[in-house]
Amino acid sequence: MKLDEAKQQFIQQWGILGTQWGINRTMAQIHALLLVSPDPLSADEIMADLQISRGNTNMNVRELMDWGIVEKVLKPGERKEFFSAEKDIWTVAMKIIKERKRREVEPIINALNQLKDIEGNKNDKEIKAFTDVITDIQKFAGQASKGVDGLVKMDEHWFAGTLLKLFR
Amino acid sequence: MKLDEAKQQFIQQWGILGTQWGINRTMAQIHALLLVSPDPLSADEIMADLQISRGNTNMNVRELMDWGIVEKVLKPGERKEFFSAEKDIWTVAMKIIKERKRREVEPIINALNQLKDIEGNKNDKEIKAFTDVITDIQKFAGQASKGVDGLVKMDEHWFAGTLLKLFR
DNA sequence: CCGAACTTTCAAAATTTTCTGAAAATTAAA
DNA sequence: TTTAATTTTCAGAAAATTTTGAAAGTTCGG
Repeated sequence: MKLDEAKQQFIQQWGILGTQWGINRTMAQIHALLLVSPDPLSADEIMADLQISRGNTNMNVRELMDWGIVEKVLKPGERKEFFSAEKDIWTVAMKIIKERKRREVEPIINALNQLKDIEGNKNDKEIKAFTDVITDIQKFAGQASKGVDGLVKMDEHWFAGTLLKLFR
Repeated sequence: MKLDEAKQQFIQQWGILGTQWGINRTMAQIHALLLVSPDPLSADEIMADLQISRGNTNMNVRELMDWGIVEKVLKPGERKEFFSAEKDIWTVAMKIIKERKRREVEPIINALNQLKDIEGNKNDKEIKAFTDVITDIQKFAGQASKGVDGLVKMDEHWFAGTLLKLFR
C-alpha cells in the first residue's frame, strides 16, 4: 500500500473511532494527521490535507491544544504557526482520560450529591431504590477515579525514569 | 428534595453524560429510569415518564438489551412486556466496557494491521513516522485490552464470592 | 381460525451538531 | 504608522443524528 493511501485510511478510521466516543470527527482527524506527520504542520497544510475550512481547522486545533495533546510550534523566520501532536500514545491516552474525567465525569458526580437528600421515609421501596443507585454510582466513581489517578501516576513515574535514561 | 424531582434530574444528567460519550441520549435516559425503578417497567410507562414515542422507546430498549444491561421480564397473566435494568453498577460498567471494546475498538485495531505494510524505504522519515505510530497504537491497545480483560475477570471472580454470601 | 393487544419497522420530520466563509481582530514587518 | 499576513470569531448553511407515528407484523386467548 502507498503511504498516502494508508495515511488517509488511518485518518478516516481515527475519525470514526472519535465520533463513536463523542469526539468531533474533524478533531480526531486533525489529531490523526498530526500524529503521523514527522514535522509540524501549518493550518493551510491541515486544510489542504483534510479538505476542511480555515474556521473548522482553527477551532479544532485549539480544542486539541486545550486537551494538551497538540502544541503550537513557531519556526524562526516564519510568520505562520505550526502544530505538532504529542507522539507518545500512553501519554496521549492519559491526558485524554484525565481530561474527560475532569470535564465530564466529575461535574456529574458532584451533582449527584444534591440528589441524595430525599423527602420521605428512607425505607420506602421507591426512595431506597433511588438513593441506593446514587450511592453505588458515587462509590463506583470514587474507585474508578482512584484507578485513573493511579494510572496517571504510573505514567509520570515512568516518564521520570525515561528522562534518567537519557543521561546514562 | 422530592423523589420525583430528584429522579428527573438524575435521568437528565445521565442523558447528558451519555451524549458526551457517544451514547444516544434517550438510551441513557431509559437506562437511568430503569436503574432507579424498583420494579420492571412497561414500554407505556417508559413512554409516559420520558415523554417519548413508542418507536423510540422500542429501539432504545432493544439496544440496551443488546448491551446486556437491561432484560425483558414477563409477568404471569400479563400480555405486556416489562423491562428491568441490571442494578449492580460494577457489572454494568464491565459490560459496557467489554462491549464497547468489542464493537468499536477491536475492529479498528484489526484494520490497522493492513496499514503497516507500506511501499518504499522503511527508513524514510515519513514512512517511519507513520508505521511507528501505528505500531505504538497497536501495542497500547494490546496492553489496554489485557487490562480490561483483567477487570472483567475480577468482576466474574467477585460475583462467585457474592453468590456464596447468599448462603451464609 | 379471528381479532384484539401488543411490538416492530422505517420513511419522513424534527432536532442537534458540525462546518463554512467572510468579516473582524491581531500581529509584525516595513 | 501603514499595510499585508495571519488568526479568530460566529451567524447562517449543511450535514448528521435522532425521533415520530402510522402501518405492518406478531402473538395469543377464545
